[in-house]
Amino acid sequence: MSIPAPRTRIQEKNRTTILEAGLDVFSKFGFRGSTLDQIADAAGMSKPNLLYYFASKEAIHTELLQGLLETWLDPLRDMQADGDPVTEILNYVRRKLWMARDFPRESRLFANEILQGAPRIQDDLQGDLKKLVDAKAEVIRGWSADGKIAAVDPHHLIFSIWALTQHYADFDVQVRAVLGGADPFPGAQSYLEQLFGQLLRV
Amino acid sequence: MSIPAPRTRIQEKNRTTILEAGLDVFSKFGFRGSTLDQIADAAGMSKPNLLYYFASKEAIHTELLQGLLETWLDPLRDMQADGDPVTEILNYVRRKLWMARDFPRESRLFANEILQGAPRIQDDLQGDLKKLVDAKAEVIRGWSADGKIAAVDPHHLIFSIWALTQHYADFDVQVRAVLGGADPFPGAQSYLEQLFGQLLRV
DNA sequence: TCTTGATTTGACCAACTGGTCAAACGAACG
DNA sequence: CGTTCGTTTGACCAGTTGGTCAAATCAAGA
Repeated sequence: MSIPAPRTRIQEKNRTTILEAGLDVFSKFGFRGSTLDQIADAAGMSKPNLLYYFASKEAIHTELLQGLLETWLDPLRDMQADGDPVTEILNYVRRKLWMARDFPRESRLFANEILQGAPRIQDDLQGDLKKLVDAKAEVIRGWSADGKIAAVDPHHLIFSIWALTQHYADFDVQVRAVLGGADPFPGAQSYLEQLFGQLLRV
Repeated sequence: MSIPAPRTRIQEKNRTTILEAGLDVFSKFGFRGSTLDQIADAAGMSKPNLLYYFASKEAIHTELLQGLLETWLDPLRDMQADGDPVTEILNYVRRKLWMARDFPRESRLFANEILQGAPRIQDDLQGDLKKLVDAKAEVIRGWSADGKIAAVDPHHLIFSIWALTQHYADFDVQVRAVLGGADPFPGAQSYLEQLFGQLLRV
């Protein structure tokens, strides 16, 4: 509706290149810490050329965040009420952990935005996100009521899954510093399966 | 050793005022997102006056981080090998959660620094922090070996405590958006006690 | 009161940053 | 070959920002 899809193939390609470069830079330095020159450099083109494809620095950032919000919640959306409860929840944990491992820049971009008070996505949080979480919390509450998992606060369960998985992306340098550089993800996965397995069992 | 304590009482007071203002601004906007003018405003003094007490913007930031690092880990230091294991760990969780509730700015300042790759405190992470965590991990491993708590990966246990407690400070806007503005901390505390209680019981 | 040293600030500067613009370039098509 | 239209960029600009400096103010002791 608002964005008439870019026409030519070269436009498509350059917009993608810019968004990729923007993700790289924004996730590393935050919005205010990033400069158009940095992004232009990373994208291998001149600053005015950036602004030929995007109206402003903010436009790049906004498009990244919106695109991210859309896909970031897919694993939660896929949690099915009619699946096996423990399996559904543990699968959600696993998929979120893999996203932290495979898309740490996206996680950090998001973390940066929330840390600064979510100035650009607060509406999405209070709207779509809240609706989705409330719906899934109801599903979890149902599982508890049916005695299929332990009685837990569904909202805090979801928060804890977010916190524990994103931590490995957002605090990567700290985790690796403490572990002496070792890959934290294998250990994280079995720890999280143990943690949530114990929590949920009736 | 390195810092000859400020002499006069007025210096003491002004440095404190500036650090307080710096914490306020840095925790909200990050290092690059904050300006000396903002900090001077918040401190109620002129910009050159700031720089009479601190050599640079970076000096304020560094002093905040160093002071923070010192006290931030006190709850972990206080975990005693000869206490009751579950009590010791649950007390650590509680104290960390209270810190997230009572000192969210400090938590966000730290999160900002780590997110950007910890450019100013990487040495501390790989040095003192790693040493402390390794020592406490050994204590926890001992508890597990003695059958006093379940067998868990001690490092990931500590990471999970950090992640779950700091999440309520760092992602405050998101948590409150999803909860519709309600205070998350009471619910968080009982959820976390349940979570770690289940995990640790033998 | 006068002197001295600490404190405070208005004015200023150089570097940086987001963004503009006119001109140049390139490819497809007649 | 020449026109046209999409693409690219060097040069530039105004606002911001970290930091400087000399001058002004203040407080306390002689």
